[in-house]
Amino acid sequence: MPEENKAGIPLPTVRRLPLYASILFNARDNNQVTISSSYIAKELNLEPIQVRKDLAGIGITGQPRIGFPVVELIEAIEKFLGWDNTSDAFIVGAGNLGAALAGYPGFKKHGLNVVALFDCDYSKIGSKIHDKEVFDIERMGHLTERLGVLIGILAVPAEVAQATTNLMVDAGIKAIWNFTPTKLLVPNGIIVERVDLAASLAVLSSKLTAVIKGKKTN
Amino acid sequence: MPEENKAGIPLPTVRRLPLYASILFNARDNNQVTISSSYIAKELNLEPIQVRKDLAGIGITGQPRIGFPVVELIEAIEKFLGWDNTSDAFIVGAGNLGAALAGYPGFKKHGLNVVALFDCDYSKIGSKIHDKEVFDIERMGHLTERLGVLIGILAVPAEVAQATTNLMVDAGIKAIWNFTPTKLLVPNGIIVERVDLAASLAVLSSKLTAVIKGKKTN
DNA sequence: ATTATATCGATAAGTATATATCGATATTTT
DNA sequence: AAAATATCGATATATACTTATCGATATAAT
Repeated sequence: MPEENKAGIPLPTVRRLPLYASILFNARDNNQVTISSSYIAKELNLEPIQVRKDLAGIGITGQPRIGFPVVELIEAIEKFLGWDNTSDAFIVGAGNLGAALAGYPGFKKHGLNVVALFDCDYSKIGSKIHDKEVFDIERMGHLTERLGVLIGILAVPAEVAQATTNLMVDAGIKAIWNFTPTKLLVPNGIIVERVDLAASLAVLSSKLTAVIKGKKTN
Repeated sequence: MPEENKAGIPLPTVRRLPLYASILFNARDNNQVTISSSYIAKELNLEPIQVRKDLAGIGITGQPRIGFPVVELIEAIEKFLGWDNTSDAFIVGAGNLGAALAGYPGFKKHGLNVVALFDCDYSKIGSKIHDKEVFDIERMGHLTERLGVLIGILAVPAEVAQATTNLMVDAGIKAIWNFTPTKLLVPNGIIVERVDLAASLAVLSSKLTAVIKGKKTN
């Protein structure tokens, strides 16, 4: 079963879109009207042809010798990734990681608005972290429904990851951004995307070992 | 140029190894001596054949009708990923994220030992975060050399990511685990592995949009 | 006006990764 | 003892993703 997504666009392409966006924001700030695939590619160490294919994927065409229209591209990417209309999200788990995520300024630009945190620790409940209130996790169902929140950011200790997930699903959360190292079991229709630090570290380690042992890496 | 690594093992395989490890740890705790590819596959929503191929990649063979030797597999994965002999690492940036990472208990199991943090904020320098001292970033070169640290975990604000990277490279850091959204420019031979939250969020968003619009997802 | 150049899109080819098939083998069941 | 079953490895096929080729086109240079 091949992984699907919005419009049959390959996931590697989806993952590159935010990179393109950041180059494009710069270009726009510089009042550049058009931008070439080769320029974008150079900035990101990619091949121009890949950039062109990716951009074709989201439906924007360029002009020979001219390039792609910067503003149009930005709008298309923002629309594709849902950055145009912000989604509200809860952070579940108000520990170190939850707090760090609550204070991360980049989410807003990416269409994500953290409205509150949840925890089960009474010493945290009622306090504010980065101006966001920490609620009792018992109230998640109530608030999810009332605020129409679909996205939950899971930042609890691994031991309680699955149990917390169950609570989130019961509460009505539809998409879970999982920052724990746990492989979560969820009912059909619930989306889980994991930030897999262990995998990332594994790649770093294996590259480092390769270099130490004298092999090439890129 | 195809991305290389230690032994010509595909990167997707490397990324799956930590998942296999966690299943295997469970099996060992349960005194299981052998484990089948089909069991591992089921736990991780993979195909048995993929598990077998991956395991063949790190050089462990199984037995028909029996499966793979649990302990041997664990040792092979730990060795491949360098989890057997711990590497020291610095965290650069003692803000929210740096602090969260300093307190993350999982790194030790993955062969990573955070020995100290660095920052340029005098209100933080000299203090301790999760029992680890915060040093003036000026001293990074000195300490990197003295302690033989190769890995730096970059957790500074995006604006200073490149400048900080330059300092790290000058200090002698060989591998950078980049938690910022910045594409870093580094000299040849320096390894960078990025934890790309924007890409991960992009995948989540695009899947969510797909579901909302009524398409299937897995 | 003609030629050169940068760039595009469409199609084709290549590479990397995942999956399927199938004979072989160790255990369990009959 | 024979048959059934679960599993493996090797080889082959299929899918997904990336990169190359090339004719077309808009601008700039001669």
